[in-house]
Amino acid sequence: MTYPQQPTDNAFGLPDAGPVRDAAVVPSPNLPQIEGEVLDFWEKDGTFQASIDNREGAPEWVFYDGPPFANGLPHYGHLLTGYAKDLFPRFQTMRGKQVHRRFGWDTHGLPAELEAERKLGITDKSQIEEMGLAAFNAVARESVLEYTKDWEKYVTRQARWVDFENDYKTLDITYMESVIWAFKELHTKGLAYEGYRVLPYCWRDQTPLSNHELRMDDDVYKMRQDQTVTVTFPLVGAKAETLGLTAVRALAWTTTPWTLPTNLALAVGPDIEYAVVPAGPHGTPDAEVLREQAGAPDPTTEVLGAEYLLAIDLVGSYAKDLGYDSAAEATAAISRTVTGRDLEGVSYDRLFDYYADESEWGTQNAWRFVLADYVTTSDGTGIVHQAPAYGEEDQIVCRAYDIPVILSLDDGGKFLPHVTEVAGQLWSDANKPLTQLIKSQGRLLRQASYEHSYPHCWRCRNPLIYKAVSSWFVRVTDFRDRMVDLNQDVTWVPENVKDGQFGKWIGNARDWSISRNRYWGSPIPVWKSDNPAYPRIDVYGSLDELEADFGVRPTDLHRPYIDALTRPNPDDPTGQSTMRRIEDVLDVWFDSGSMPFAQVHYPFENREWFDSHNPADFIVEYIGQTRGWFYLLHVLSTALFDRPAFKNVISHGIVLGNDGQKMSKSLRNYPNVNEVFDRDGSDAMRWFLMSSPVLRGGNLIVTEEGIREGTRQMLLPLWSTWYFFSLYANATDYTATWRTDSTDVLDRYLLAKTRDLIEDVTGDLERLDSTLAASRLRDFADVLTNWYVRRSRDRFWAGVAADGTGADAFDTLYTVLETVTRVAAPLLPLISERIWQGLTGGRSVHLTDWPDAAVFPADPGLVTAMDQVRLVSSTVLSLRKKAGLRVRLPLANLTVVTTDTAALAGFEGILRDELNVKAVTLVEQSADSAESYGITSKLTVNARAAGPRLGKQVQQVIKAARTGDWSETDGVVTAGGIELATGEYELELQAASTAADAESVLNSSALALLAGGGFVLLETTTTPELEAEGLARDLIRAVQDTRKSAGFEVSDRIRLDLVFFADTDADTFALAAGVDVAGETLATRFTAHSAPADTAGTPSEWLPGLTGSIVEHYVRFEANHYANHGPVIVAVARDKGTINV
RNA sequence: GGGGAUAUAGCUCAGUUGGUUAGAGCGCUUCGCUGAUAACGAAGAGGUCCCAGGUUCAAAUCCCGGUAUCCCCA
Repeated sequence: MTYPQQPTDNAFGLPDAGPVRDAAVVPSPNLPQIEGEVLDFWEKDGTFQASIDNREGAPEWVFYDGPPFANGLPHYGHLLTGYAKDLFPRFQTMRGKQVHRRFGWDTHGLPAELEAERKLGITDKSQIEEMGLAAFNAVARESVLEYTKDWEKYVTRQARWVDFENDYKTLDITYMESVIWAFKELHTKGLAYEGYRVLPYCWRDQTPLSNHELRMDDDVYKMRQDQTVTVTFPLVGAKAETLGLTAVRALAWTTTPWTLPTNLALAVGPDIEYAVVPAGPHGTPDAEVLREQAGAPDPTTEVLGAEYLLAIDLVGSYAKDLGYDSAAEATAAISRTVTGRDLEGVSYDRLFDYYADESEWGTQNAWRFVLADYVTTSDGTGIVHQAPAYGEEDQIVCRAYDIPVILSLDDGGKFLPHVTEVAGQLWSDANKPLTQLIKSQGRLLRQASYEHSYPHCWRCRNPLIYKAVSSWFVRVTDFRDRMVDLNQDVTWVPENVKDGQFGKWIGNARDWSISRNRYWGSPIPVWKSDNPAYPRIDVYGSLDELEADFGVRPTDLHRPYIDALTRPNPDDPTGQSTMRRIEDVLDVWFDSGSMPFAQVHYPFENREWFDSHNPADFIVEYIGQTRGWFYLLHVLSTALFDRPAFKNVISHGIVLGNDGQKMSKSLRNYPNVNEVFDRDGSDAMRWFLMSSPVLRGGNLIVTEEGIREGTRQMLLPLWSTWYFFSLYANATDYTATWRTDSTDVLDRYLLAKTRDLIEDVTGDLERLDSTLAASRLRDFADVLTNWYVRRSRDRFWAGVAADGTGADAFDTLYTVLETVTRVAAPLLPLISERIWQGLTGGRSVHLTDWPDAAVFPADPGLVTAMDQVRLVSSTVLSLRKKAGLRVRLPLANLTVVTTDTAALAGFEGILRDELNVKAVTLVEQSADSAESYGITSKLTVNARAAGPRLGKQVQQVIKAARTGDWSETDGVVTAGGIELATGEYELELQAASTAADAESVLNSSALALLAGGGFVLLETTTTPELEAEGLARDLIRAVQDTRKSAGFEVSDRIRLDLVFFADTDADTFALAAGVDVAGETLATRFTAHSAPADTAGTPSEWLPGLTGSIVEHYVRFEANHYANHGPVIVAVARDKGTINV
């Protein structure tokens, strides 16, 4: 036995490969079991490490691992990314690059804290503070590493090569030191600042909530009824004067009257049109109050004098309040309009004077109109009241106009003393008195109630407010344009993400709020004086700096240890104040974005390494990371190093359950990962995921059927070919040679196809397109098994003679299989490893170089011709079907009429054999050859060419062409009365449309057109001799089936007896003397009998008597099972004497 | 509430600068072939190209409006 080959040398110091590689190749492999054996081999052999050591000194291909968060088990999304993280590095390694792969663990953040809370059975931040941060963080630390072993198991099982030993964790002190270095660097560059951020806030629990917490429960959002007010703001100042809008009252609507004391601006949409409307005949509520106050000397003037400003679209809905009977009247009364853009900067009369002192409050830019794109006219007045402390949009818009954030509430949601009228009142209780106050000042136009969905605290069920909290920011807006520039140097897969999802996102980037009021994370390294009278801020970027100032070198940068570092404020001569760290920790994305340098403790160590390993050549994550990891990598890399963090990136789509919905544990709408591994194997799953469009950004529905599909269309055909090769190579005891110079047409065809495959797949994988690479492999496997192997069976059956005759087929198939397993190695690392090892006896396919296409012959002519042969074959098979002529029935002649018969000249033999015809005639197609066979022409209008010239008439021409209303005279085609120019039409052949037509012309032949031009004629008349041969072939089939059902080996020699029950069958069979039934079926003795007159009893009783020897197995084929008219019995027995010689 | 994406056969998806008869794989039905195969080949059935409007000689494709689903941010 020559295959599978055993390891040929022990130069690698290989451990004993064990019995696994000794075993014969089996026809039906247990793929998961083989995978397990290969994984064991890799582990013992140290193949992964060898694949890296092998490339020492070679150019590197830098890969960054996006760190997963490991306090849960991996799911399909992780597996998908993991396969991509393995596939391309494997490919590049074979291409000659060195690819290091460090595993990373993301360990900080809210999920870890929530898990710790769950473990501790607590739900509240106050409980954490009670138990102490040290204890709490210890639980969090434990929870994030709880599943690392499971992760390693899964990652190993999926055949992902990655270095777990030399991993990195974001909780390592080295990692965290790099992180605080990055923060300090940003601060030094003026890119980190302290500001406000508006967050959902629970005034009872006195804590901001994360967005995540707003989705904690379904009943977080509840319907709630609130008072809404529409307030007037009279315009004042020079700009109002210029626009002629002095004293016009702008209307603003709000659902939160309690925020009106902190109104600091009014926002209008730049492109919204605003109308000035005078008060109507019925008067207005605000004017009423003013009139009463003034003692109403002349009511008419007051009423008619007032004018109001609001979006023109909303005038109608305020008609009543403005003193009109109807919307139409109010609209008709519009005196003039102005666009939002013109209003920018116009001042107005503020409602309250609490913050009038500019020097104290910084309100010199307040109480003006500002522009905001988010303003709509779908409700309200189109003029939006701005309280920057209590609305996120408000805060962002006002910051752009340098309007300060001013808080009017304390941490408990109660009004501060300076808001005198409602001081000490809870925000919600202040709505009423404030509304009364506004009304009494003549500034209230409308009051209404409003029902809306409103968020509530998931813990205490009280309504939340949005409130500005102090936060640190990265000034992303400062270097946003640079980020856009640098993104141009990045290659995105799929392409459109670059300027689409990602490009737009960074183009509109806002400043990044990086502080979190939490516990388990990297600390913000900012120390502040605790006495505002002696302000001082220190920022630290290293352990050395901390040690220098605080006298101790921290061994853990986590809270609470880092918070324990305090020192007297050097700027305080009294010595009373203390420098204390601000309590916040960094957004966990700051950790993730720091990964390129923090994983190597840059800049404290590995400075040179980092400079040569950044940006990365390749990263991959799911598309959502355009706002996550991809984004923060890009932000930090741009800000810190002014270069992108990665050169090539795949942003793949998401995986969905079998119902098209998100994968859900409770719905069980996706296959169990371990079951798939155990039943189908990792390569099948890898193939399914990597061949799907998901890496091009599409979504993917994961189904068991889909995974098995890959097994069927790629893994099994590949294995079967390997089995086929080993079977026959062993049978003829031949060890194949790697060579590409066979002259046999099928060999050359396959070799040329292999060359194309290598070229194509190389390009695909270089472009990170595994979808296309997989489809090329799939197509190749089809050619390999369903054409090459099938057509070459006889050559393999013949074996290799002592003089080397017959070696071409074996050498070629060996060479191609060896090459294809290398091409498939990144996509099917386990199974291709086993096949390659069995073929070569080598150590590992993953230690080989990527195949070189140039070694294989290029022969486009041959490939085209063979593809034409395959086309002729399938066309003729369909003709046979139509004519009811089974393939085993030989036919006399096939005529192929094409324009290039020379190209097909070498393939008559293949066509004769494949199509079971006695002769193949090649006829060069001429001008009238079609006509002579009754083939007509069909006119097809090329609308693209004719359309522009003919315009409307082209439709008429198309119609005429379809109905046959056209003619050709002297080469000029006229359709529907219109002459067509060359190129505006095509004439194609068309078979006679009815069977009657066909018969009258063709008599005894069937005709079919070939897709690319030309046609074939199959002679359909049979002769008794042909019928006889057909029957003989049927009987060979019957014998083979009998052998199979008897359980004989392929090579067993047999004694064969046929028993005919019908004389006609016996007579017909006798006519087919030329068919070697015995030879085809390996029968050493063969006799045909007529059934005895007495066939009572079972055949097993009378058969031995008839055949004169033991019958091991027989099968009775009923009449018409094949072309037999009466029953036929096939009786077989192994001829042991012969086989043992 | 905002931003983005998707919608084509029972399922998963292609569909080029618009070109008139919209394809593939899987699944289904029928027939054929097969001593490597858990396969393969041929044929057939299967379509409101999400809906509605517009541009055009011509729309699955371009434009506008809706609907549904998904993603991200609130």
